[in-house]
Amino acid sequence: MDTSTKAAPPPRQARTTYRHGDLRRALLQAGIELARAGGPQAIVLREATRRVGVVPNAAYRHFASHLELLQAVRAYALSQVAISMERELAAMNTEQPAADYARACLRAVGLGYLRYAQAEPGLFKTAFTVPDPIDPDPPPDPAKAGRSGRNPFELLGDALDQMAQAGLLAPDRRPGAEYLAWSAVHGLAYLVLDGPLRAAPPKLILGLSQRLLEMVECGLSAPSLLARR
Amino acid sequence: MDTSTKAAPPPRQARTTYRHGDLRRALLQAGIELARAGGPQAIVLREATRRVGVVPNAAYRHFASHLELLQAVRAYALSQVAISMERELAAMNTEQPAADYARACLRAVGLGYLRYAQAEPGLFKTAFTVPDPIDPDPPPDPAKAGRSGRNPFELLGDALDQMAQAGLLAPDRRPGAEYLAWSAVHGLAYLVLDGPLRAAPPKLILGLSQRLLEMVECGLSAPSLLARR
DNA sequence: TGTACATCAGTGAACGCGCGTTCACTGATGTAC
DNA sequence: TGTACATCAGTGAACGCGCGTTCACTGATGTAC
Repeated sequence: MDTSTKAAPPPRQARTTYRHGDLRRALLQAGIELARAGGPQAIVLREATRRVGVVPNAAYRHFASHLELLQAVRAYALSQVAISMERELAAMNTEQPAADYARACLRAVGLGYLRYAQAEPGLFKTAFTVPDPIDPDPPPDPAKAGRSGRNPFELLGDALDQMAQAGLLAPDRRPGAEYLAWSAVHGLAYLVLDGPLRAAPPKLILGLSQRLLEMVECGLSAPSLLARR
Repeated sequence: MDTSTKAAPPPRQARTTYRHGDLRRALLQAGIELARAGGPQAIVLREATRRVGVVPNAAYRHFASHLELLQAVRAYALSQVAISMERELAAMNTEQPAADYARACLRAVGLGYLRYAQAEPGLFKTAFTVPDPIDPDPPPDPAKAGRSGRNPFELLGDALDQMAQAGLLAPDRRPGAEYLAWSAVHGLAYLVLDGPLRAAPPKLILGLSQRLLEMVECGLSAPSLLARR
């Protein structure tokens, strides 16, 4: 058909048009697939161009550097975490006393986080792994928001606000409580993804998730119940 | 002086003897320094040999592969975590009621973990980062023990056993409780080392550590206090 | 409606880098006689 | 006490790898006249 067709030694995808048309989106999608399969380390610029069927340097029309591609994938992954949280929130029973509702919100948020970690380990790691501890401090976190327009951190904050309003969290304990709750769920995600629970059966993991969320809920609410001082 | 002296273009350390004498230990030490400064990624076999003043392949007399060196450094880092925990345990007041003592043990163990994470972030990450999620499953964890002969996980288990004996932890809640407590402290270590608390002042971090340990303690002890069901 | 032209998305080739690892070697050390 | 020899720790040179990134280019597209 086309006399200008050259046999491409690298397995580059065939393309009929000279221009790609939507290369940025395609590269981002390829980056997402790479991250999904292998975490942030697997986001390799050359591999993304290979999958899209384009020469490596073509990527530089759309991303200034490898880091910029990585951050774009990361923003996507973060938004997916938020969406997973929202999914749990949406499935909640809204017909219950305020206190129960607030506690259920906190658990839903945590469960959404943990479920996403299990469902998409590669993307989860990409969302929460900073590539170089030194370099990307200047562009810290766009922290993309999900469907509701809130990012994971904000969704957690909302749940804690409700806990405080329902009287389940002393007002002076509210500031910083995000980090306590976040620590717990993130730590369990680590144990499951890269730690000693890597090979644990999903049943066990779900049970531990429930107990962990219970611990957080009680531990935040009853700070001085047992501390007889 | 020595006519056989060649100008070495790489900045290899001078050495008077032909044999090194203690190369394995020296390479391990160099690997530890690399990890200390830059985490597991920084453990580069060639760089370790460079620092020791030896040709790259000389390392293969003492380590079968790069991975083996990494695992040796990892074992060292794990033992240091255990030692940090033991240091907190040793500093405890032993003259107190059993229940208070048990709770203090749990906090000491957690604090030792968090203190080490802050004091030696590179080694801490090396201890708890598995290089490749697939490959090193067969040789899981030698999990080196510290001064007392117990590794971090065992020290945590001991503390939880004391909690159970003191009646602060229902016996049916004891199994798996390690993972709940570990999740919390590991998550906070992540937030501090690689997460949004990277730039937080040490004062704030210490405060959050205290509150987190309190949350764990209460959350483990009072599982059903607030769950009115 | 047709033509000239500027734009800029994608091409082709190449770079320097440092890594882990392999091979055949050499020569200091320590042991057996 | 002196000598021959085996061992094996460290040498020297090289490998293939794939990466991110740069350069000067080319040719399809869409716009201005």
